[in-house]
Amino acid sequence: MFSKACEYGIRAVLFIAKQSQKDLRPNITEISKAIDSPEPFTAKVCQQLARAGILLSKKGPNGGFYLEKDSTLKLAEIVATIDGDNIFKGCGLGLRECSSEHPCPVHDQFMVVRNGLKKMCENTLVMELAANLEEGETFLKV
Amino acid sequence: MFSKACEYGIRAVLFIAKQSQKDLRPNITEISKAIDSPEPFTAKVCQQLARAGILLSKKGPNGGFYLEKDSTLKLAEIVATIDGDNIFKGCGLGLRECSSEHPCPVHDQFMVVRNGLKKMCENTLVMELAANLEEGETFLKV
DNA sequence: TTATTCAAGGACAAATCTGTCTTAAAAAAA
DNA sequence: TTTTTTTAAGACAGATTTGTCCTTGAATAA
Ligand code: FES
Ligand code: FES
Repeated sequence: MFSKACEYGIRAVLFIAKQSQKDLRPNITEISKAIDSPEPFTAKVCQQLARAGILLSKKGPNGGFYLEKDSTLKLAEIVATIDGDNIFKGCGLGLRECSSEHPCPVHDQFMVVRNGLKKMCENTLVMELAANLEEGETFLKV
Repeated sequence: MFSKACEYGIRAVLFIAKQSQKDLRPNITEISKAIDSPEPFTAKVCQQLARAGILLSKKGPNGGFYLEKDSTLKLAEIVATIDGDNIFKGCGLGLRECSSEHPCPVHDQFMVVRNGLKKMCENTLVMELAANLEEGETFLKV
């Protein structure tokens, strides 16, 4: 479904969001421990998200990655930045483009599923997911 | 969503199904022309499906790939053979396994989408999709 | 000012996915 | 039997994804 980079990216952002709510600014070592991911690869992904303006970063002692406490970041922005929007727009059978004028055999059924995924990513706030994480109701590793 | 191999695989099977309804047995050249895919790569995929018993094949002059006319093959079998069933069972954020006892932050929402995809693949008959194809209502290339 | 701590960036390596080529083997037709 | 047509199979090559390593430069603290 999502690429590894995207999976790590979402998990990293959720952890960073949780820490940001406590005014903490985790560094890459802390992040990759918390989400159980390869550290240098995770660093790449976080850098990419920071370049895209999705994460904020601060260098130097006590630096790290963080989010504004009142961020309205949604899952969809993370996914689109890392994996592009083919997953939200592309044809399920790989035709050059998905359109009801030139539909593939599964177009009607696939649109329903794909739009469900899209809506889910567009409606889900990172800060809300991070709150459940804080309650210990959900997990980022194992 | 699906791998390239799986996209080609589904399109190939749908074309083969359509031809089988007309008692034809297309060979690899005809198949890859009909679905606009790289011929040797498509051959690999069709061989894999034939080994798995999903497609039938016949060597020699006038040979090719085919399906029984009354086949009840469903999309899910093609997908599981080529891409495995992680897409139907795996965690959206890449945790080792998806379970409501140890859910990731998007578990509840993701389950809905993933089950939608699963149901779609399990309920869709290849022969029915091939019939629409025959009517010229849907397309396998461009 | 200097040393330390950190993100940023780029070069590299391994693994997987995608795609190609060649040869073998089966089956039918000549 | 011989030739032709076809799938089957495996070795190979390129591209992409995943993962590692090392250097640079920014920011802070001492
Ligand atoms: S054309 Fe294939 S999903 Fe729309
Ligand atoms: S645990 Fe992640 S989707 Fe179920």
